[in-house]
Parts: sequence; C-alpha cells; structure tokens
Amino acid sequence: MSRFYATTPIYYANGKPHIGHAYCTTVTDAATRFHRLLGDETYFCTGTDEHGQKVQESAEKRGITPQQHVDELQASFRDLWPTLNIEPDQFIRTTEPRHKAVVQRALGQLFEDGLIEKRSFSGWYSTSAERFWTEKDLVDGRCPDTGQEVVWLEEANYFFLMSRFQKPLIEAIETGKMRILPANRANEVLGFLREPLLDLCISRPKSRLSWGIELPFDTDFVTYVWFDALLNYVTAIGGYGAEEDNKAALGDKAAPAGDAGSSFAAWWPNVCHFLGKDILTTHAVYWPTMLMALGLEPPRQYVVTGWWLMADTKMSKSLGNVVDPLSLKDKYGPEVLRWFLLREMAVGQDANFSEAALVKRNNTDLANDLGNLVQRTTAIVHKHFDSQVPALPEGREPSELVESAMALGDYLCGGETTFEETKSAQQIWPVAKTVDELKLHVTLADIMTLVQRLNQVLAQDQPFKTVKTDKDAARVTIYHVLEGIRFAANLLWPALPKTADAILARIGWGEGVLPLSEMSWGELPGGAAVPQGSGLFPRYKLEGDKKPGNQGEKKGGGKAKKASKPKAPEVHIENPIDYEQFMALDLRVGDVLAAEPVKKSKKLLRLEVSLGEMGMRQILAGVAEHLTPEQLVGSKIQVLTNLQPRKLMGMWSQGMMMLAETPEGALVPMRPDGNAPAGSKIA
RNA sequence: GGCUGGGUAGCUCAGCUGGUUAGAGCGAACGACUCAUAAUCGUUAGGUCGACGGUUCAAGUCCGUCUCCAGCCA
Repeated sequence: MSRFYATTPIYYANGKPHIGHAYCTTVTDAATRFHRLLGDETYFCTGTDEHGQKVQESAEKRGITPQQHVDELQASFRDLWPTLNIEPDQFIRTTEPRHKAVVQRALGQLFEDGLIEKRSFSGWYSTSAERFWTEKDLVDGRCPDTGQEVVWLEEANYFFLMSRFQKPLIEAIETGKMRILPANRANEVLGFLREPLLDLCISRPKSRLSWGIELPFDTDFVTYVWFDALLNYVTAIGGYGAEEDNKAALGDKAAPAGDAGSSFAAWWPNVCHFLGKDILTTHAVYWPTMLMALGLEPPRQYVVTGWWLMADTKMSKSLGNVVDPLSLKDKYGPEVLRWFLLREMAVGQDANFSEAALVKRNNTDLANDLGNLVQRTTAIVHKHFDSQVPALPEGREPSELVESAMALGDYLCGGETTFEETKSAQQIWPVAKTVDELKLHVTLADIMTLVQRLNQVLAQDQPFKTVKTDKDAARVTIYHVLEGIRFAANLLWPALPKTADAILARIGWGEGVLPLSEMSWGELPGGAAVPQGSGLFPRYKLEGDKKPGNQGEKKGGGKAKKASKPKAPEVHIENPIDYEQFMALDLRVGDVLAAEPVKKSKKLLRLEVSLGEMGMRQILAGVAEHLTPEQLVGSKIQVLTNLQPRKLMGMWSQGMMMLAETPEGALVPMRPDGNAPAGSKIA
C-alpha cells in the first residue's frame, strides 16, 4: 500500500468558479477515489489563493477589507464542491495563520541559507499585469498584456536564487523522478529549461502591495504571490511545523502521520499535482526549485489538464444565450456532469464543451448502456424471481459469454485472469494501469466494456425466455449479470459515487464499495432482496436539436425509405400525435394520501398525492359528483405531473388525475396495479 | 521569428521499434429481439492515412521540401 496525496491548484479568490475549476477538481476527486479503490491511502486537498494585488484592488473598489472580500469569495469555491459530489479532505486558504507561519519559516530558512538576496531593480511596471516590463516589451508605451498604463519604478526586491537549481531540476525531470503527464508537457518544461534559468523576484514593497505575507527578515516587504501560494501544498500536510496547527484547525481531517512519524514525512513527496496548462511553468519550475532549496524532494507527479473549448462561442455570445456549463449540473445532476467531464476529455488535451455532447454522453453511456442494463435485469428479478437475487443452482455451467464477463471483471480489477479481447482490436487495460497513467477517460471506457458485455449476455442467453423453459438456466444468467453489475458499479464509483451506491443497493448488495483487491466474482448472496426503483438516468432530448446539414438530409432520405416499408394496419386516427409528443407527457403513479371536498364547490375535491421521490402534490379534481373522498384515500391513481399548475377556487392544482369518462358520463379513476410504487413513470 | 507536437473514415481519435485485405467509439444504414429507459444485440463504413519528392523488396509508420493547425518561448 502506498500513499497518494492529490492537490488541485488553490484557486484565486477574485472571481467565481467556472467550468475549468470544476473540471480540474473533478478529475482530482475521481483520481483520488480510484487510488482508494486500488488500496492506496489518499489525501485530497484543494483551496483558495487569497493574497495579491488584484484582491487588494477589488476589495478597495468595493470599499471593504481584502479579508472580507476573500472570505466571501472563498465560500463560492468551498460550497461548490459538495454539489458536484466532490469530497476534498481539506480546504486550505492562504490567509490562514497556519499557512502564513509556514511561509515565514520557509522564507526565513532560505534567507539564512543565503538563497534569498536583495537586489535593486528598475523597469516599467504595469499595475494591471502586476509585473515589470522592459522597454522593448511595451506596445505603444503600454502594457503588452493588458494595454494599460505603465510607470517607471525603481525598487529593491528580494530574489530567490532559482538559477542554482536549473541542473538538478532538469535531471529530476529527465530521470522521471518528477513525472509530468502527459509527456509532451514534460518536453515543454525541458524546452523552457534549455534557456538559462533566471532568479525569481519573490517580494513586493508594502508601499505597492500590502495584502500579503510579510517577509520575516524585512517587514517593509510582503511575499510575491506565487511563492506564498505554492507552499500551500506543504502547509496542507503539516510541513514546516504546521502539523500541530493543522490538527488544531482541521481535527481528524488533518493529514494523518500514520507510521511515518510526522504527517509531512508520511505524504511528501508522494504528491500528484493536478493543474491547468496555464500554470505549468510556476508549478514545474518555480515550485520544485523552491523545494530543492529547502532541502526537500521535488513533487513526484504532475497531471496537466487541457481547456474546455466552448463550441460556437461567438455565435452564442451574439445571441446572448451563453450557457454556463456549470449550471448544467442543476439541469442534469452532478453525476451526469461528472461523467461528461471525465469521459469526454482525454486528460491533458483540449475538448469541446457543449450541452449537446453532454446529453449524448448521458443518453448513450449512462441511460442506454448502464441505466437500462440495471433496469432490465432487475425487472426480470422482480417478475420471475420474487424480487430476490437468484441462488446459483448446482451443476449448471455459465455460458462462454458469461465466462468472458467474469474474466473481464477480474482483469479490470487487477486479478490473475488474462483477458484477450476478441470482439474489437482495441486493447483493454486493467484499471490500475490506466489510473497510474492518469488516462481516466480510457479507464472509464474500459470499464464500460464490461457493461456492454453484460448487455450482450442478456441478448444471447435470453434469460427472459429460458425462465419459462429452464428456470435454472435463467438463474445462472441473471445471477452473473447481477454480479457483473456489482463489479461495474464498484469500478465506476470514482466517477459516479452516488450512482454506484444506488446501483449496489438496487442489486441487493449491502457491503458498499470495496477495494479492487477484495473484489471476487460470486460473492453476491443468493436470496438478497432486490428493491424496486425507478430509472437511474433519464434520457434527454436536446431542444432545438439542429443536426449538421448532411445528417438532416440523410434523415429525410431515411423517412422516404420507410414509406416503402410494409404499411401499418389501417386504423382511423383522429388528431394523431407523434411519439415525442406522447413522451412529453409525464404520467406517474400517485398515492392519494388525503382527500376532502373543496368548500363552496360542488365539483372539486382537493387531493394530497404522493409521487414518491418527486414529492407531494396538491391536485384539485372535478370529481366530487362522482366520487367520495373515502373512495380515493389510500388508493393509487394516475397523475399527469407536468401540466402547468392552475389556480382553482383560490388553490393551486399541481397536476391532473387521469379518469375514464363512461358513455353514461360517470368518471372512473384509472387505478394502477398495487405493485407500482408512487412516482413510477407511466408510458 | 525560434522550438516542439500534430494533420488517419461525417465527428473524436488508436495505430509501439517500417511488412499480410488501415482500426475503435459516436453518428448513419440494414437486420434481429422484446426482459428493458425507441432500449439492447448483430451486420455494414470502402477513408489517394495534409501535398510533393526520396530511401527500401516493402512506408500511415523512416528522410527531405512545402502547406495548414496547436502549444511553448521571444
């Protein structure tokens, strides 16, 4: 067992979180969870970077203190993570006393060791870019980055002698001691290091910037923002005397020391820094040289992620209908967003973000393949096996396809089985390998092949048929498919934590998620209760679905072709609707919990109806002349749930009860069978 | 301007050290099935592997030139 310490960058607390932050943190969360599955002890840290010029300016503009400003903004990050089912072990802020103390101790040591020295310096300073420029950098006498004014400043500053560590840094990268993924990013850093490395200015005079950590050896200066920020990775696990402070601040969420003596010794340098490509140089050059100067090991691993590109950004902007990608978590749920982010982007590369792509991922991977597999399997269990996991009958062999699913499950989990993929040329790898390489999109794709294999098993073994002729054969198939679902859910937990738990509960597995080393095919106990439940992932239709031109044409052609197919039997249909219109109706089973006549109304009854997980609804039904409250209370009815709510007699009606009107004019409620729980979708 | 990495089926991409008919996923078409969320399963894709030239018995895979794109640096 080893330790895996994962970090996101600490995000700059001067703006709201966006999809880039969410992506990086989601990947870190998933990677951490995968390492837990693989048996590693993990510690996952994120947080906010709260010092610096821009924070100071924003606070001034708002007329509040910088501390008040960052107190507000850090919350928008901290509070976001749980809504994405992300569970960091620690959220660190650079304004915390425990961190300031670490920065000052580290600076003090470097100064004593002669690795920081004071130099005077002059140049054109741009307040907006927070940096100096040389004469020839300027564009029309202005800052080349921001186009803002620059001023000539001459000042003394403290410099970290970074140049001394150029050689050891190159060596660390080339020997793989410091691993940078994907590999092309390592080349980028090495390219940067072919030029002489300069020393790094690490201070700002307080006259210019007061919002920062004071230098311990010169109180006229504060620390330059990067030097401060990067050290959070050390503070978080108790380096430089922070261990006691951490315990005081975090309690039992502080990084544990284990058998290592101190928490820092336990976790450093087994760190994996996740970061965006924009901050690669700071993390892969400044940071390891700082560590080397402090006599510490450089970080063991980096994962550099790409950008999410917004499809048709220009057009969307001009139309004023930009979709905030993060808001899609509210529309489709955090699990779907997680899945999209993790599955769609090859770690390290750029990818296009669009709602259409997200919906497609949801529909194909989650609803069609995974959700439907669970649904169809448990449906057979409910129908034919008394809602219990069938016990494996003696002396019956599973089909070859089932055996290949078993092999695949064991192989993915890192078992002894060698798995030869016969269907496609695409190589499937054990989870441990692709997780080590941080190719999580491949990991997920590989796990999904197990889901697909289980769907194949059902199609080939046809337990829904054999159950009528050879029930033991059906028992064998269903048992193994359930077991395969257990493997898949367990393996998918890092990406879909809530869903994995839900699936395991759904197949009668009470032990929760297990480390892969403990995964063993055949542990699912026969006779375990398989509860009822509704679909895990609804399918979505994308509104205004405009497909690319040639696809539209093809569709047209397809329809023309279909016209020549055998005709449906002639039935006279008045006002025909198409399937999509039908599907737009959200009909559900409801339990009538209460009913009473509406005062001053002859016709209306007020019903309180439970729709299961969808909650309670008040429904006003015009049936008082036909039905008594007693006839309805305690019974099941059909409810049209997505009818626009309407006010009747001063009360809201939030749905419609489905009734049959007889030729005589009587109203008869449509009562579903007692087996259908409240909230079940009717279609 | 310098450096690096790329341009492979409609889309997203695999193709290690050169070697039989260039692969996957999605989309599309056709078929099968009905346990399931119009789902699932099966079959089908004929793409001058950016352009040109070269090395070789043999090149998507090596070399050169050109072109386009991306990233890093200045």
